[in-house]
Amino acid sequence: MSEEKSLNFIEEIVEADLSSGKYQSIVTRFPPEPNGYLHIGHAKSICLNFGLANKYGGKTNLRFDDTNPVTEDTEYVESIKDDVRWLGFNWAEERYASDYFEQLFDFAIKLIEKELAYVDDSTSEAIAQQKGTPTQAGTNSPFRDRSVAENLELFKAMRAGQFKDGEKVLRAKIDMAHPNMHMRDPIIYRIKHAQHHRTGDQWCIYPMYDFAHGQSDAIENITHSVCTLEFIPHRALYDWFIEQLEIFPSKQYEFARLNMTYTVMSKRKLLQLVNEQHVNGWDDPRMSTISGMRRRGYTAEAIREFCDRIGIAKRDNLIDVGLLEFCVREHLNKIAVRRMVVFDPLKVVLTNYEGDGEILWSENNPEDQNAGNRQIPFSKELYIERDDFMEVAPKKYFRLAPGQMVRLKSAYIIRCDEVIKDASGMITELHCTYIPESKSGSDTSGINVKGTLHWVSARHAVKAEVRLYDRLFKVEDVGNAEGDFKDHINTDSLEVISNAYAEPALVADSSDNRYQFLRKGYFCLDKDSTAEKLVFNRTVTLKDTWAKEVKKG
RNA sequence: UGCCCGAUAGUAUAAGGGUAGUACAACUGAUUUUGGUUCAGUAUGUCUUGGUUCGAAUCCAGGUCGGGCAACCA
Repeated sequence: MSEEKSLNFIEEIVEADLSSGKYQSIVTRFPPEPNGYLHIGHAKSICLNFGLANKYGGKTNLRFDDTNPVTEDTEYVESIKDDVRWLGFNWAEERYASDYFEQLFDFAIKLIEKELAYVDDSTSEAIAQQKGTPTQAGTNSPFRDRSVAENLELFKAMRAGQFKDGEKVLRAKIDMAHPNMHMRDPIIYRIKHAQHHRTGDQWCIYPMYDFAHGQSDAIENITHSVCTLEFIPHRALYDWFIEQLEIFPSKQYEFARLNMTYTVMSKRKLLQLVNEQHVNGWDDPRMSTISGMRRRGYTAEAIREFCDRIGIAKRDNLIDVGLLEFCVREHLNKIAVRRMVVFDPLKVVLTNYEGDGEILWSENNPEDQNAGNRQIPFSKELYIERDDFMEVAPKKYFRLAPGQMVRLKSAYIIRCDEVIKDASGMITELHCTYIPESKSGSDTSGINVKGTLHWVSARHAVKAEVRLYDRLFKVEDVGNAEGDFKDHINTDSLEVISNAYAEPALVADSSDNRYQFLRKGYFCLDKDSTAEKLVFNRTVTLKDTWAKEVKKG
C-alpha cells in the first residue's frame, strides 16, 4: 500500500473540474516573456504547469508573452526553449502572443464598438493622475466619451502609424472609481515604433499584458491559467475581458512564487548582475538561472525533485537553498563516479616503499555496483591534502599527525614518522612508512584506523583547474535586506584552484559526466576546458560534519 | 485610510469537524576503507480573542501581524 500523496490546492481544483465534468481534459501553459533567462523560480512554474498536464492527461503550451518589443529578443526565446527541454518537458505547441496580434486588434475593435474602449490623448502623467490612489477614486479622462466612430477612426490611425509614441493610447472603459485600481480604465494598447523580434515593423501599436494574456489563454483554450500571486488583482480584469469579448472562459489561479535564501530571483536583478559583470554571464555557475545551475552541474532530476518537495501554496515563502543542495547531493550520490583529486598538495614520501610502484583498484561508486572499478597507480611519492595533516592535532582529529596512522583510500595504512620543513618553517614533505600487510582488500595487519584520506601518486598525477563556488550573497533574505541588493554580494563566491592534482583516471570528456572528488564534493566538467587543461566546477560540497565540529570549537 | 491575499516546529508543506504528520535544517547514537552514504532516535508548531460543537488547525465573528495593488512592464 503506497501512501497517497496529498494534493496541492491547484490539483484539487483540477480534480474537481474533471470529476464534475466541467472539462474532459486540461490545457495549461508556461508563458515566459523572452526578456531574460529562466531561473529556478520559473522551474517551479514549469514543473507545476507541465506536471499538471502530465498528471491529468492534458497538454501544455509554451507561449512567449512577447508584447513588449523593446525588451525582448530571440536570444531569450532560444535559451528558454533550451532550458524547458533540458528540465525534461515537452510542450504541445510553441506559441507567441505576437501570433495573435491581428486577433487582439479585432478584439479591441469589438470593445470599441461595444462602447467599452476609447482612445485617450492624455499624457501618461495625466493618466496616472486620473487613476487616483488606492484610497481615493479616480477621475474620468476628458476623452472618455468620444463616439464609437471617432474611436474607431483614431484607433485605426494609431495602427497606421499616424501618431508618435505616447501620443495616444487605447483604454478600456470600465470604472474610474473602482476599488480595484486595475479596473480604472486600464490602458490596453500603446504606441511603440519599435522593431519586434518576430513581427518586425509590421506593428507600431502593441497590446498591454492585460489585453494579451487572458485572450491568448482563451484562444488556446487554456483551462487552468496558473500564475503568481502578484496577478491576483488582475484577475477581475482578466475575467472582464473574457466576458465582454465572449471568448473561451479560461480561469486564472495564483500561487506563491519561489523565494530562496542567499539568492535573487528577479530577471531585473539577474540582468543587472550580468550587465555590471558581477558574474560572467547568464550561465555563470553562481547564478540562480537554469542555465547557470546546469553549467554548475545540477541535474534536471534534482531540480524537479526540489520543485516537488517545496510544494505549492499561497503564502509567501523563503526556501532554504540547503534543500536544493540536498536534492542535488541526493541524486549525484547515486550517479557520480568517484575520483581522487588533491587541491592543496603536501608531498608524502614512503621511506620503506621499494620498487617502481603498483596498480591498485578502487570502486567507481560504492552506491552502484554496476559502475565497476578503476585502476589507480601507487608509488613511493604521493600527494595528500595539506589540511589532512596537523603537526599538533586536537582530540578527535582522525587524519595524519606525527606518529599517527591513517589509511590511504584503496591503498595502504601509513604512519607519519618525520616532518620536513624549509628555512621559513613551512612544511614541505612528510616522511612516512607504509604497512605492507594493510593493502586494501587483503589487509592482514589487524590495524584499525579511524581516518581515510584521498591521495594521488606524484609521478602519475594529472593537473586540472578546479573552480569552487560559494553563495553569491552574504545575507539570507536578499530581497528584504537593507540597502541595495548588490551591497550584499559575496566577493569570495569564486575560488580558483589552478593546479589541482588528479588521479589519471579522471579524463573527463563531457559535462554530462558527474564526479565525486572523494571527500571534496561533486564536480562536473566546465565548457572552458581545453585539450591542455581540464576545468571542473564544484557543483556542491559534500556534507561536512567535521567542519561543523571544528566550527563549534 | 479603500480593495485583495495570507498566517501550522528554524524553513517549507500536510491533516478538509475526531491521535497535529512529512521533508530539509538542528541535536544524540550506530555503521562506514569518503568525518560521505545508510540506519536508529531526540527536541521544537496550529497568530489572538470569542462563538458554534460531545469534539475546532479546520466552521463563524472580531482583532493582530505579514504581503500585494496607483509601469504606455510582464
